[in-house]
Amino acid sequence: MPKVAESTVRRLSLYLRFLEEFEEQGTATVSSEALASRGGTTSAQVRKDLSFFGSFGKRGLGYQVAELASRLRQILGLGGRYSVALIGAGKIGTALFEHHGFRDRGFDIVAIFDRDPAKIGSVWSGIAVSDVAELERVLTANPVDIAILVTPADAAQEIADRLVRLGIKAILNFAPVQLNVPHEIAVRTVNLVLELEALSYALTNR
Amino acid sequence: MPKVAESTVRRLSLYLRFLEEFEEQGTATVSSEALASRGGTTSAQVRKDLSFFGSFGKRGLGYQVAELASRLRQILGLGGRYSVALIGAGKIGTALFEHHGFRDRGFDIVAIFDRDPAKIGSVWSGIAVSDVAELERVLTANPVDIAILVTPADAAQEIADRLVRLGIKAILNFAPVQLNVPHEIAVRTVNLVLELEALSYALTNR
DNA sequence: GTTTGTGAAACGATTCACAGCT
DNA sequence: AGCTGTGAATCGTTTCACAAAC
Repeated sequence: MPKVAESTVRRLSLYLRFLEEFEEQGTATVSSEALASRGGTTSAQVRKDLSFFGSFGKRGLGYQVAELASRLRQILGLGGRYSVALIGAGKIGTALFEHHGFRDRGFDIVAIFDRDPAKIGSVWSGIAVSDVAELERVLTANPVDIAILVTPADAAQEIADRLVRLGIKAILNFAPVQLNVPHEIAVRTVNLVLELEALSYALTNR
Repeated sequence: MPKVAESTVRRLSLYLRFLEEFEEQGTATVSSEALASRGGTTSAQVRKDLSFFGSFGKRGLGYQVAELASRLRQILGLGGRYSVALIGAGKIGTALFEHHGFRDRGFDIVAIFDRDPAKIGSVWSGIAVSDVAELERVLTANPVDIAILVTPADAAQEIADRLVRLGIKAILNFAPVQLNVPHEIAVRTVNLVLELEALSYALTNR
């Protein structure tokens, strides 16, 4: 398990996506150049990214599409399925729950929490919405691998603390705050307003 | 307009958020150290980030909260309001439309498009959903600054091409594809599955 | 005494370029 | 001949450390 940059991991995910497209089209081998042009990077970058994990190609030939895809799945830990808790059943939480892309790629939402009494107890595609006060009870009985946090900003840190105490190892955070958690816990924050502000900067500064 | 890294711009947005919190609490001045600890970075990083745009602090004292916030808004181009087109009125598109954070920060969704006849013509908070076939007509009559693309993967590139032809300058892309657009057009892609896969990598590799 | 602003140093990531297989 | 794998060179970002300002 070499230590590689975040940016490398992101590109590996992209390469996997492209390989799956090549696979569907029936392409058997690809060059680093083909993968690169598909993903807006360079062939040297592709080869360097892969080289952190081994050598998967044949010189003069390229990479076997199916084999490289399988290796990337293994590297990214996408062999099996992950169970996921969704915390916050508002608009965005609901949209994420109904988003098929997650299930399709091995991420199963198996628990939903909210603090709104109107939502608690309702059943969504077979999953009951629990009171967020029950977080400890529910996730102790049925532990999950990943939590998706979609609460208002003011609740996010408190829930994150409780998740950490429950031993969670990975959090996908949509609350517009910088979560404070021990460094061994993986956190990715998606801050939608931040993305728009980056576009605003680009628009104003030519 | 100095050329600064993407990562710097993201941090400036974060600093602005923190400054607004300090402002609410009635704090009048902050040090680079205070901003840094709030945002998980270092004081040197904060000072370097700001130094690209000028010198806004007083040595020995720190920064005036209100003044620095105002400077950051100016740097980020957040003085006025932006008009935004939402393309794709599915689950995530709907959630984004109803997301108050955008309006609160100056981004007004003023046009909605979809290709589903069941949705076309319905009116959401005063905005009629248009047929995506009408994209050119509607956006020529009422141009927007930013497009938020929330279409299925297979439609995204075609719509992006049409947006570029319409002269759009910034796209926030939620479709899980790598958009191919001229380099002078600002694109930020939010790929939710990619974020989960990055967590998967972190989980499997310790 | 405190904290900024900033060159210089350190670090990290990307690109180059070519030897080594096929 | 073609394409990978990889050290070395380059480029960009972060951190250091300190003189200057208050």
